[in-house]
Amino acid sequence: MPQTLRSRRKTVVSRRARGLRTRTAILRRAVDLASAEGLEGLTVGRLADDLGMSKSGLFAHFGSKEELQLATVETARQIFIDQITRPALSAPRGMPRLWSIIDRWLAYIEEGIFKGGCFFTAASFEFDSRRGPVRDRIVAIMREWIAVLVRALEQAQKEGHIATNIDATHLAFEIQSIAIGGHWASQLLDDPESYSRSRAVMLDRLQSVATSRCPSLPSATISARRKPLKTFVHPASSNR
Amino acid sequence: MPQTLRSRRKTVVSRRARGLRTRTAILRRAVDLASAEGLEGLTVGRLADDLGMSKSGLFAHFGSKEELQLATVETARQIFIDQITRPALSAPRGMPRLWSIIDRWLAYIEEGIFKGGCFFTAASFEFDSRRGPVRDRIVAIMREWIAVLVRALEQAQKEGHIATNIDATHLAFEIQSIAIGGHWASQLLDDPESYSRSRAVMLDRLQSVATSRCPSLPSATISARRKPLKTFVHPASSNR
DNA sequence: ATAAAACACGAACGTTCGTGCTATTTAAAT
DNA sequence: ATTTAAATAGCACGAACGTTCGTGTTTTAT
Repeated sequence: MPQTLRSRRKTVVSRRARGLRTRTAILRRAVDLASAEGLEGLTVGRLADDLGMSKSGLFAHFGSKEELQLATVETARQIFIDQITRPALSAPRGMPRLWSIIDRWLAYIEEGIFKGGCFFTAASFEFDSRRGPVRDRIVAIMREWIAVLVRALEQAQKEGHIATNIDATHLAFEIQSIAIGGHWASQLLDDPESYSRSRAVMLDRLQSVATSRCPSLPSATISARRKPLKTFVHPASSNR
Repeated sequence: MPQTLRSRRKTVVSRRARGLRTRTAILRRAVDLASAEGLEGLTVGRLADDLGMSKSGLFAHFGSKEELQLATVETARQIFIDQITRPALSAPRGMPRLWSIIDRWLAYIEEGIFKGGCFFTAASFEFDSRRGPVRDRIVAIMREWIAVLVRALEQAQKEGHIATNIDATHLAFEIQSIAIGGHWASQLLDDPESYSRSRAVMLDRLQSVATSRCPSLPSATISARRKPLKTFVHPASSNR
């Protein structure tokens, strides 16, 4: 097999510090670019120019475009977990945690952690009619995400916050749909009310299934305007 | 005799028949291909091969790729109108017509008129972060579509089928979101229950806002696989 | 200090893309 | 049957893509 670069990279056990640093920088920028222009629109040359390095130099870090895409997806997943899933675990089980997940998620899209809206929504539709490892990975991550929603809903039912006659899978599907719809209205129609409407619709929906024992949810009107997540700042993105 | 039917036809069909016929054939195939592989993934060479003609021969019909894309979008819109919007007008105003629109739309995706699911859902996400005439046209068509939903909802409120305290825009947004979510679950996750769940969720949602004067909606469980519109019972006598 | 390993670069390759130019076929009008 | 314009094909182009390769430069280990 003439794939010298790829095989060499794979067998490498420990990466040196510098390479890892640039690799991280590349991927951070790659996620940002890919969320706006897609994983395919993200070209090696464009990304290299953007980072002020050569195509081949950048390319050597991954060995193939597919590997670059896979690494980008993995990076996006990690950011998603760091920003949303894990911090939400600090909220008490049941409706509070569920709302924490949803709220952080909406904030994450709203405040534009990535330029092009939700990375995985964009990636989902870009790869929904393709084949190969990249699609497979995206599918797995999305299944994982839906499972997170379903689990949070079922916990809320166990805690007695949500009526038990509600189908958790259906409701998770609704929540996911409304979020995607928010992305759609915001990115395509340039609707500024898009996300506050998503928030309002979700709140309304959750309130309609909440029991009397459920801790109170925030009011839909107040929560339209929120503070940004301070944590993640990408350096070279002031153009639009 | 000034303008007989025959002479008028002669002037109207001054463009030769053959060219128009191949153009139509090209566009029909283009819509199909684009729904699966995107408007950008649809390449001139691929399309030409698919139709057994030369790249340049096909290309001459449009003059540029952008014109081909615009014509493809227009063709898809016409199909959408012919299959969904116009036939739904034969249903009586209010909830019956609203459900007719939704039902035909679900059937249209479900039965696979286009290989890649809903053409406009795919196109929306493909062009949501681009610029130019193609994006503009897609945006306009989607606004048009949302307006159709809102109008149907407002008519249903005027007819007394839907409670008047419901925000029609919010509900239209919900409906659109659930449809997109159905596309997402079906195309990405290969979920076979996707569309029947979309149908069930929409029915559930509509039933929750329906008044007592609303004609009965079909049952959600039965309607997984169904004949269009037959299950809809509207009491012609009980109204007014 | 020096060899080895890791990292980055520039040039080039083979493809594929949209597109323009010119010749040839085709079918309607005379 | 001949003319004529539309319809299609053939061919070539420049740009952009992913990718490879040889070589130079930095960093680490000995």
